[in-house]
Amino acid sequence: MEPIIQHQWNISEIEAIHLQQMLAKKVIKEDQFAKINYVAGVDVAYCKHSDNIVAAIVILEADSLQVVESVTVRDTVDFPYVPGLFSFRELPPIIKAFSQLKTPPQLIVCDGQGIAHPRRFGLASHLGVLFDIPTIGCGKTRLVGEFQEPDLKRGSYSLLMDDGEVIGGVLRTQDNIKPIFVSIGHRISLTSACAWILKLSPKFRLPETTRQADQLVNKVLCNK
DNA sequence: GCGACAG
DNA sequence: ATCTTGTCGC
Repeated sequence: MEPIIQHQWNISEIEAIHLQQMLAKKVIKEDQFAKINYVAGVDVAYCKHSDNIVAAIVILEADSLQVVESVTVRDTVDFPYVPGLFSFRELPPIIKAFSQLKTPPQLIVCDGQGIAHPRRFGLASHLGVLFDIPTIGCGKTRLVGEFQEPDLKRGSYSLLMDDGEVIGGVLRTQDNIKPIFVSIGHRISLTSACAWILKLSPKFRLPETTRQADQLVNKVLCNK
């Protein structure tokens, strides 16, 4: 798989922000997909003593949640960690990993935000627009926005608000467990995104997609 | 000036 | 993200 949109990654922070503002206009916030048979999980891990990073993509069969394919790519980071410019750090290796993938997914779940972002263009939206594939942003913590604590029951959620608009959902995936931050990435509605995340998280706080990707990425990195 | 700040 | 063991609780 290759991106349908190409752009330079070796750019300044100012240029990165401008690029986000341009591409954010292409994000589609409604359901735009047919049958979803395969769902992809994406994650990246960093080496503690070098600039090495490993990106992993796992493909799960949507009904059984079983892993049917996985790829990993080792790379080096060249962009600093700047809140809001996350995709410019992690997307390069992720895109290389996608080029090695045999099974095209109909949905991608990212470890990070979608439009729940200062310029409404987090990692999940960036990846979704580049490949024009439905994506969901699923973060463990908040980047921007205010919210009320959702009820303690699995499936409960509250809206994540910023500047008067809904930018995501704070979703409880397990009873009495800290909620996660779900947002539209591309070509999916917030309602469908939350429903999918809930379906992908039958037993743990995080969806199986990111759990499998996280497990794989740390196994390959050998950081212990 | 002082916090906040995806991973 | 990474640095890090045991420990409190169901």
